[in-house]
Amino acid sequence: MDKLTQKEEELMQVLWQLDKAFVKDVVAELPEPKPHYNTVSTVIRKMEDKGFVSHQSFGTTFQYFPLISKEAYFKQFMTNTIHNYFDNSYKNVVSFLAQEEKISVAELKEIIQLIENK
Amino acid sequence: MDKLTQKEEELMQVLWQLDKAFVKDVVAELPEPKPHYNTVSTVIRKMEDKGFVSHQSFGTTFQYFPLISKEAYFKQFMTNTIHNYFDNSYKNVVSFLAQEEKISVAELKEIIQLIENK
DNA sequence: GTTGCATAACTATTTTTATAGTTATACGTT
DNA sequence: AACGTATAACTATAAAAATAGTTATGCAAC
Repeated sequence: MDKLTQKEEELMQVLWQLDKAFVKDVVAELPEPKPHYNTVSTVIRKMEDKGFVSHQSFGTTFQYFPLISKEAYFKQFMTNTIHNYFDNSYKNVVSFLAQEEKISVAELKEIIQLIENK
Repeated sequence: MDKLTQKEEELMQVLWQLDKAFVKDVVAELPEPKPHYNTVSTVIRKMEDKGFVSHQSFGTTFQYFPLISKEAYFKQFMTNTIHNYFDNSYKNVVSFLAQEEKISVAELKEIIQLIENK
């Protein structure tokens, strides 16, 4: 799988959020200073080349939508990261987060409940 | 904090691994096809500009070392990622990993043990 | 049917990143 | 002291990413 650049990922986040969107919708969601309409259009078409999004034509205008889910992309992303930083051990990652108090024992227990009741 | 580029991060991983290293040591650790010695040298000096590494002179040659720990950089990195992908909820991340069977209930329990016995 | 607007496609420019050739310098060996 | 080697610094080039101007086209309003 190709990787998204910084800007591409930013636009992808908007597409994930809106589910489907015209270029102007994407621009509307972006914070100031907003990039030029054509800039956004170009970047999205690049993503379409890479196979991350597709579009449906409405007359002369295109509505774009993601071909890959946020979860799937995140998973891929995490896989690489975990490989680089934690020698493929997800357990080490979670341990690290716990140690850093990013997640509490209570929350870990909740998650266990969630899994076991499934 | 400045962000590391792809290549910079790759070299940084080597520095983290070796703790301190001459340019040739870094090159030695890289997989084939190895980049040119000067390429590595240039990238490391760029990182020194950005404040990620420093060096100690041994006569005419420099031994480089990280100024930021792998953990600290990862934490920063995760903070951004979690913000983008999970709306700042670390619990959601761990839930996701559990759902994806990247981490097991048994491992989660081990982590709880670890924390509680600390 | 001509004008004006919205839009996709195309093209160009700038900035950033990656790569490595070239040069200058210090040091050891003869 | 001349020569070879290792190295950092400097310079140049190439490749990738970000940005936006320009052009072409379809359609709606007059």
